Amino acid sequence: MSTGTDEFPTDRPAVVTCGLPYANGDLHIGHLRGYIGADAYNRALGTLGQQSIYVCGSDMHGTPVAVNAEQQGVDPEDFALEWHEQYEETFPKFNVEFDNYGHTHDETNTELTQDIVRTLDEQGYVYEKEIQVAYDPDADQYLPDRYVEGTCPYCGAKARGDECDEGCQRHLEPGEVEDPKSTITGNPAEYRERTHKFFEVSEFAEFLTDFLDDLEGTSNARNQPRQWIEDGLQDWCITRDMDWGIDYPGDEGEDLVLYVWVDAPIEYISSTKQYSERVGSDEYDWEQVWREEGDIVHFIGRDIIQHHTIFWPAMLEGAGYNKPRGVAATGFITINGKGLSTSRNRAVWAKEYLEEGFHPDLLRYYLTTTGGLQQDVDFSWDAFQEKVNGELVGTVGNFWYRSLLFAYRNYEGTPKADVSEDVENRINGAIEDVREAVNDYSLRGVGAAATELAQFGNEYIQRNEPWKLTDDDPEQAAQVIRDCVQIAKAVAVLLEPIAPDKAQGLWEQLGEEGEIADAHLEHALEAPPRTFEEPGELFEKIEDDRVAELNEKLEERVAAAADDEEEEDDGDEETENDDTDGDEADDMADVDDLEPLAEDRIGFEEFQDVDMRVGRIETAEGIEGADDLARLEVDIGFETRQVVAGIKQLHDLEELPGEKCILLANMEPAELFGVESNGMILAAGDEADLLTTHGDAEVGEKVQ
RNA sequence: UGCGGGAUAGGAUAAUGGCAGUCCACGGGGCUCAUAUCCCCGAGGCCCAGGUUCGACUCCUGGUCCCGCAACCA
Repeated sequence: MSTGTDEFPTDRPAVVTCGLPYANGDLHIGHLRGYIGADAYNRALGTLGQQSIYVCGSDMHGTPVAVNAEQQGVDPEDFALEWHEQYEETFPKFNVEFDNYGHTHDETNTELTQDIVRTLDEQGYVYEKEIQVAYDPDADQYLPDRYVEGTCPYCGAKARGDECDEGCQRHLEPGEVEDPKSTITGNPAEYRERTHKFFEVSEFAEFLTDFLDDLEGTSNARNQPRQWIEDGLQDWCITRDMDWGIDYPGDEGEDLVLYVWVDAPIEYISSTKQYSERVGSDEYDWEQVWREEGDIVHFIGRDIIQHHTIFWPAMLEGAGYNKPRGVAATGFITINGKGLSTSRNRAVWAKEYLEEGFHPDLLRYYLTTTGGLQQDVDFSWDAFQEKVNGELVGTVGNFWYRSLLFAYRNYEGTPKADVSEDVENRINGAIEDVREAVNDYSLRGVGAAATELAQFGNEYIQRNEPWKLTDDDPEQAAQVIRDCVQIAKAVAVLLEPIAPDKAQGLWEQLGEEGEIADAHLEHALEAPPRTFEEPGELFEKIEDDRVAELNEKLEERVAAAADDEEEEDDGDEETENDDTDGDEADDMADVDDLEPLAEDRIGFEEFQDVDMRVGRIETAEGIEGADDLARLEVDIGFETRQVVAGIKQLHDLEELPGEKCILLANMEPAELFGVESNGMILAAGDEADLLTTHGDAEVGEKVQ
């Protein structure tokens, strides 16, 4: 067993990973938090003397990539590779240094994935099941999961393909739902028999319970899965009817590819293997880490806890691999208190941050030391400025600069003296703090150890006032400055995981050889070189007007995007927390704020495709549990349609029955909160002003 | 609504039943080698209601609100 309970550093090799970036869009600071956090953690392990590497790779498969590639008319592989390359270029710019960065579609991962699946199969953990898969003859494709809806066979309620979410809450196996309809075309779907593969997760309940008892990391990752186990684990369908993905090993699988969540985590192993093959297994042996004994630590977003604490360890156990020692699930990033929204462009993009000319270490410091790992962290340029100016410029930078400058001016470097015992003890205390923080998975603790030591340095130099001693008591002055130079060096060593480039800067100012990244915590107590050059200022203040400018830019952009959106229907799986609750109060209805007129003209025939009818609202009632949704029944002459509209809070529902309205009748049906919506009520503006007719148009007449 | 996490000063964060502490920001004063650091003083807080207890931020019950996941502004 690899997951010892002994503390870091251990004598085993370690591997740190972060959640795979999904090759489907630009990176923003929400993503960066995870990559930077894991990078800092890996570096911190290194300073403890732990042998540790940091690996990752791009997640290339899955439906969203396939769909988006198709929309752009390109090959999914090319599509994903383009993003992959962009990520590879971006990470070093934030001092995120992977020892290996691969992708899930490369040969290593393809082979290893098939190998692991084959093993699971051989071990008897995979079984085949003939399932009825819904098939849309018009769209000529199979309809997995939520691409189908129908009636629950148990309770008769409306149900999605995978769950009776409205009625009895039962998990539905593919093929169970009755009267299936395609959510793509709205047409009745037919069932076709398909053989799919299932992984027996249910066999691992006991193992997983024990696994969780030993698991380290954040509390959310350790506790949340227990409930899922108690509720009963479902076997996991690990194949999909798609072309894009890794083929199921062997002949039988023909058209089936593995579900993206099977091959994605295996990239952790593949990437380790690639590193191992590059440096040689004498230096780092991937098989030792993953199969014999090693310390595996995953940094992930909290949205994918289930994959890393249930499916993943079950797969590893089943295939005879080592399990993770720690899973650190980070919270999300909000911006000015509101959720990130990529569709609303409420985000600070990685590229944008760099274009503003800020040093990456400033963001690293902000993201790792603001709030605990599992907490959601708010980003604002104001808070960014406060942290940079207060802690990095005021405390750390100022102490570094004043100490080294004083030393340079009076001693041309490090004064000849031994470090005093008090200072040595204080530095040792800080080293111990780092060790504890790493074992607590607290990056904030790592950062705090460094800044608190710098703060001690400021107090120390202030208390001893060497500037008053140079004439009266030169020996004592030299002693104090000797201590301060040592503290400065120690701060650099301690800060390196968080701010590697800035720490390297101080390292060089001290005239140290080599890379501070290779230094261990013990080096914090070793004497710096006797002489060094005049120091420079390593941190720069961020001025108020700069922050005002940044805030303005962000606000403008969010406002502009708020109007542009709606255009795109970005499928279902837009990951991250694309919360769109932005309906607050941007009520200035300037012409500038209006959505620009569409440039593309459509022909009459296309217009004819839109079937809008005059309708009369028969009933209107709020949908329980939904903030804004109302269920309406609308008479459109031929029939009465049930539609769901987001108007609950904007209209007095009791007054709606009897009102005429315009209904888009051939809207694709959808299910919202378990209620089928079969049409779309037209409304304008933020207040959902309902469109209607004012003359004698009859119910059921077509709008044209 | 189900599940999980949470609520401590303007913001962030400690305190496992014993005087609610720390950092930033704020007001006043002092020092000053330095990118205004450090020191002193001040103002300001336990979500609400019950209960257990000599004593509750802490334990129990109920409620409110926030954040995720499952399902949303068709």
